[in-house]
Amino acid sequence: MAKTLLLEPTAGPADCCAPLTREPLGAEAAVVLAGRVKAIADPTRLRLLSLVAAYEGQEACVCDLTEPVGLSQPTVSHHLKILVDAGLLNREKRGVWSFYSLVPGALDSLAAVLQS
Amino acid sequence: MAKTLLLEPTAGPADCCAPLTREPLGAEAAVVLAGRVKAIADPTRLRLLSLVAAYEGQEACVCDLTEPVGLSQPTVSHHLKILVDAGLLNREKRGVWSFYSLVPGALDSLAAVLQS
DNA sequence: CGCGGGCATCGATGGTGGTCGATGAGCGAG
DNA sequence: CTCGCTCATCGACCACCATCGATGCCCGCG
Repeated sequence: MAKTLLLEPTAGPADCCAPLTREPLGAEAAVVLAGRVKAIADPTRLRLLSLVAAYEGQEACVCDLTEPVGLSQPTVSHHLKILVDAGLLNREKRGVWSFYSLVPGALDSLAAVLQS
Repeated sequence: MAKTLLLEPTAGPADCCAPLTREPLGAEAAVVLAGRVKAIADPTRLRLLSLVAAYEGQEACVCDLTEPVGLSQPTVSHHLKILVDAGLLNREKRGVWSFYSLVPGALDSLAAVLQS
């Protein structure tokens, strides 16, 4: 419960490791990379990323996302927190609402590690 | 236990869906894509992919992989089966040994879905 | 100042997944 | 044929996780 797995909020375009098929991945690097991949290894979170990206202005609040995914508000908030902690989403509080938007290049840098 | 999740052994380069950030991902498509991502959402499996790719001849048997990852032989076999079922690895039995090799383009097509 | 709405956190629960030892199937050497 | 080696499968155990209802926080409106 006390383990939140921060892993660099604004890591920038620079990624963690080589393209995976270059040299044997180290044990610790594998854990870090697996942590990032786990963040998108869930149907709900994939849909949330997709919904946010496709929304008008590329941002959406929780109330916009609850109904499309068909889950309760706490569950959606939980998944969004995971995506924010993984550095894939930005959270911006404006008034009563929390607006979520894609972190530019975050998915691309994750994809780059898998490519050869 | 009776659910093995086959998902097209030799799917070829053609993938399942659009680049994820194009349009809202459907519920079923999200489950399929998450299934593929789950296959690489584990430190051990990431290391196995990396080890196989870096091995001489781009192939390795189980006995070559057990010691580098520091896990028991059944566990390594278990992870390799998951990677084979996900279409990321090929298994070729030669005599007593099972040789595993990367499926060309499998990781790339998975990465392509994440990219914008 | 008090009320209402949007959202994050908490605690509990059911299901999933990683790991192991034990066992069985298959092949090759002697 | 028999033994030994490599590997896949099985059953069990433990940890983690997705989900929910309930609750608390915070902002804006009247």
